[in-house]
Amino acid sequence: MKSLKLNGQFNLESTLFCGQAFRWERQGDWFYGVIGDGILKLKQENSTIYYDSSNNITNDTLIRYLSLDLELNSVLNKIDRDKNIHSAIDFCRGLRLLRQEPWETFATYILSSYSNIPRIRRMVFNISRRFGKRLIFNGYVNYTFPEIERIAGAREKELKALGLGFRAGYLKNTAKRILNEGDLFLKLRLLSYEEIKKKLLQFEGVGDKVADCTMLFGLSRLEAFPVDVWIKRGIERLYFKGKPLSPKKINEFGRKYFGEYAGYAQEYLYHYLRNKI
DNA sequence: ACCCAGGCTCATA
DNA sequence: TATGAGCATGGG
Repeated sequence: MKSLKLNGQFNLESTLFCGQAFRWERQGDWFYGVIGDGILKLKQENSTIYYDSSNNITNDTLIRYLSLDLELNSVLNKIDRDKNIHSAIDFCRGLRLLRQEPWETFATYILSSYSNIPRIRRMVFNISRRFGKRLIFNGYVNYTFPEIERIAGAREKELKALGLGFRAGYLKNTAKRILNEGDLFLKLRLLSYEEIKKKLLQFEGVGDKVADCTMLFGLSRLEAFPVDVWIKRGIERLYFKGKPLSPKKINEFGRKYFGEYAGYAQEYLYHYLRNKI
């Protein structure tokens, strides 16, 4: 058992369950998840994080995954522009954006298309159980997220049978194309927001929303502002008196209005809209 | 039974 | 560039 003393604000529960990650589970006092090729369990008691893992995760790895190296206060101050976002910040203060593995993030959000969170969780679990590696830790069983090669080589029919529906082809074809690209995500890290987005949009099953989520949660591009149905309705209601706007307009508004940390505003609003209002 | 889901593709204007 | 139908399936 290891522990980590927190400096800045942090709220583990809202961080893990705000909808940015789909694999965390509560088991008693602990949260269990899969990071890379190991199971990680952790809990928060005031300003201490206790954790343990099947593959000896280090303090530095955990700090990086949870974005504990980020000056959250200054980020929140920059996006805290009005009473709406202020209420959202108050509701889940301490929520941090995770730094998730890019391929897993990309694949997961391709699956998220026109679905709901319980089902997304089930789809991710199903393909992990089928194409990942079995892990066990303290009696908790889960599976690594499948390698790109495994998804690329899967039969579309089988992916459908795992509950992916029309997303099966999107995921398989995207995996095949990534294999041809070679080190896609390594290359993307060097590019600008616009350049990354342009690249991601070329993959099947990837539109603005999936690309923005991949950039925000998988590539730490904090200026990304994903627009889903919740954010669309919420922004229309809170900022435009309910007037309907296209997702593109909502995205342009969000990025311009909230600035370089628009992604944090998006996630605080999303969590707030879903759980408070 | 019914509606909707962290959207996208494709056709049409 | 912008709008609308159709999509596989399951959760609530």
